[in-house]
Amino acid sequence: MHPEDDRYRGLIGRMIRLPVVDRLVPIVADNAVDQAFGTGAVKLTPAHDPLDFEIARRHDLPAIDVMTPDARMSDQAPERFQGLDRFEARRRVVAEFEAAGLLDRVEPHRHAVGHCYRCDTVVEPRLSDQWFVKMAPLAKPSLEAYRDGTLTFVPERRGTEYGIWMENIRDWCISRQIWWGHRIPVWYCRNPACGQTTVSRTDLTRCPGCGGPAEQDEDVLDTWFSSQLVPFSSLGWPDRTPDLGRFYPGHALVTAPEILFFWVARMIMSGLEFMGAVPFTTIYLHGTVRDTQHRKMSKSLGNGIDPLDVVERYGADALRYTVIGGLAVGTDVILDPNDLESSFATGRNFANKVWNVGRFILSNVDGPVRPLAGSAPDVVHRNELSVADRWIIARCEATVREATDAYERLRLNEAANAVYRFIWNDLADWYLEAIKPRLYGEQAGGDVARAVAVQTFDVALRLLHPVMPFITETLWKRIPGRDATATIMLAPWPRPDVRAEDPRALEEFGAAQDIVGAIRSIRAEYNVQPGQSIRANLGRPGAAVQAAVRQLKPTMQRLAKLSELSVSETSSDDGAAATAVLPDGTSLTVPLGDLVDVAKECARLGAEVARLRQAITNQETKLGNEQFVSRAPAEVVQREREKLAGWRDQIEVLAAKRAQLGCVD
RNA sequence: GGGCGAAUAGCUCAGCGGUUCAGAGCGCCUGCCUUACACGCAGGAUGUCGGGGGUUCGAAUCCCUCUUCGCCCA
Repeated sequence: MHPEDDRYRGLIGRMIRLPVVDRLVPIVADNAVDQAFGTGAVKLTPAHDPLDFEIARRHDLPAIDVMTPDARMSDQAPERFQGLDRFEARRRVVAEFEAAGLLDRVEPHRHAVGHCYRCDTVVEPRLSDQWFVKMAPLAKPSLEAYRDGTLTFVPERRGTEYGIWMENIRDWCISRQIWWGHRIPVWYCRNPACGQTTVSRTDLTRCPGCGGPAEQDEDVLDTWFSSQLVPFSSLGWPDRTPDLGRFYPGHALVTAPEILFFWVARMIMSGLEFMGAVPFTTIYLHGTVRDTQHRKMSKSLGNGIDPLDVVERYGADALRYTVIGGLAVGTDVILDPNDLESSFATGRNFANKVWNVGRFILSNVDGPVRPLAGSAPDVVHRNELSVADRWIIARCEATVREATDAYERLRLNEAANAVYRFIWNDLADWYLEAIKPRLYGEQAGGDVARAVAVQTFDVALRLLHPVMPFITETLWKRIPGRDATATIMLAPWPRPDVRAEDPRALEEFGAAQDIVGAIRSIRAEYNVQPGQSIRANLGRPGAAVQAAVRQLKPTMQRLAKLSELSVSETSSDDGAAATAVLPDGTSLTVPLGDLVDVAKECARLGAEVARLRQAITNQETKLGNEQFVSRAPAEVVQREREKLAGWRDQIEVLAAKRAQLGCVD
């Protein structure tokens, strides 16, 4: 009974006679009883239920095993039941209750008794002798290794789980009632007068105590018991082999989070116990590939994706990029088994892109390119580099830092995405487009462009190689001048080089990108035919814009399809023109003659003005707040002030243009 | 029952100790077969960052709570 159940308070401590068995049973009070369930009174079968067993131990009750190993009634059951199958015995108990007038009613009830996962046979809980490993002494140093920072978990929260588990460590039952595995190395003397239990490294037939017959425990060891030894048993332990000395301890363990306790924690405990050192210091617990319902993929559910099928259709690199790029630390990857096409589109498209970038670059070089660094006589000098060259080199440098840092922190998705952005958005979209005239011999400096393109691509391939090994290796081998036996697998990892940093090139090329983008946007807005050239004027250009015009004018004209790109000191011209304003306040006007619909242009600029006005109002409120100005860091306040000034410049340009067009509203 | 976590564009998700973070891929819309790529190029639309409360000059981002969902263990 529950100790606070008023209905039964008076009965606690008394005895009750158990029908059918005719045995006297004590009535005890225990918090584990659920008062709300049924009558609130529950019979205990300590030998046949784990919870009952716990309660029985608290109240010092005997545990009576009424079954035999083959689930028949044992000699602990009343004689007329002995030898009966469990199901038949239950039927007879019910019948006897009924006959005696003791049966009130029968109700269906769902419970959680284990079933064999192969044959679905009900597995009866039954008391038996099992062996346990005392865990507290093993857990102590293992917990310490986490607390003192020896162990690092990725993601961090797994460390928290590890710590909690170690703190609440429970003894480990290592006996398994299955037919395969390592037998428990324990022998029992069959001589009743002796009965000695012997643990031995070598097999016994005789009891060392009395010389009587000895039999080994029927059970086998939990598989994790031997698995926990893998970090050193695989290297020859218990012998002190050269491999063991060389490779233990390791560095990082990469595995699935669901075996953090089963396996990882136990490898750490056994490593500290037997080797005196943790087997690894970093534990990377990766995500799981799941279906759109977040279910783990499995054969029985039929929701699996066969990786070989994906490899067949899109290639191994596409598969790898998709999974790695989508696996942020601590998250799972959701893929739709019914739509491989869109699930793997990202990786497939990128693999195709990398291949084509490589094809394009390689088809435009006919021999080894000039080195960008070193002491060779044909080394490219810094003053030979264009702004575009310096820009892509600086972007490449930034990508080396970003990707390397991400790899080191095991942020594999960030590393993969950084290289993706570099290859696609910087190299392919801008740099290769910018240098085409030089590659085609229409402009000077083709050899330098080739040198820069090949060498930044080479770096990108090496950064990408861990994620997409096949395409990167194939392309890398084809770079002219490569030794026949060279492999990217042995190529040095790209190292950051501060000399490649170039904030000015980033700013100036960035200005050119802004200009081209603004013009393309206007072209699309006014449905200017792709083949038609137009003019554009930059008014009151900022310093970076001026530099861009000076050095990148032909590039901008080509990428934006401009017949002319002029600069004027005023912010707008008189003709009917579409207008945009660059982030630095430079005005951009595109005279489109009849194409310009004044009403449409007014609306377009009006929307932009409204957006800026809202931003300016918010910013003025923020900067008008004395708390903000006085409490926020000075540089933050300064930055916010500059932002406001920039927006005011922009809105001024647009407002002036609207006035000139005679916009009303 | 115990523990951990997630809710951000139509979908799948980034945003890793607060002030250019409202982003990416896929999908969608418009125009392009521009001799590396149509698995492409250019442009574009879409979110009161699950609800409520709190801390703060300021929160998708920190705290509390509710709802829903998931994972591991028992």
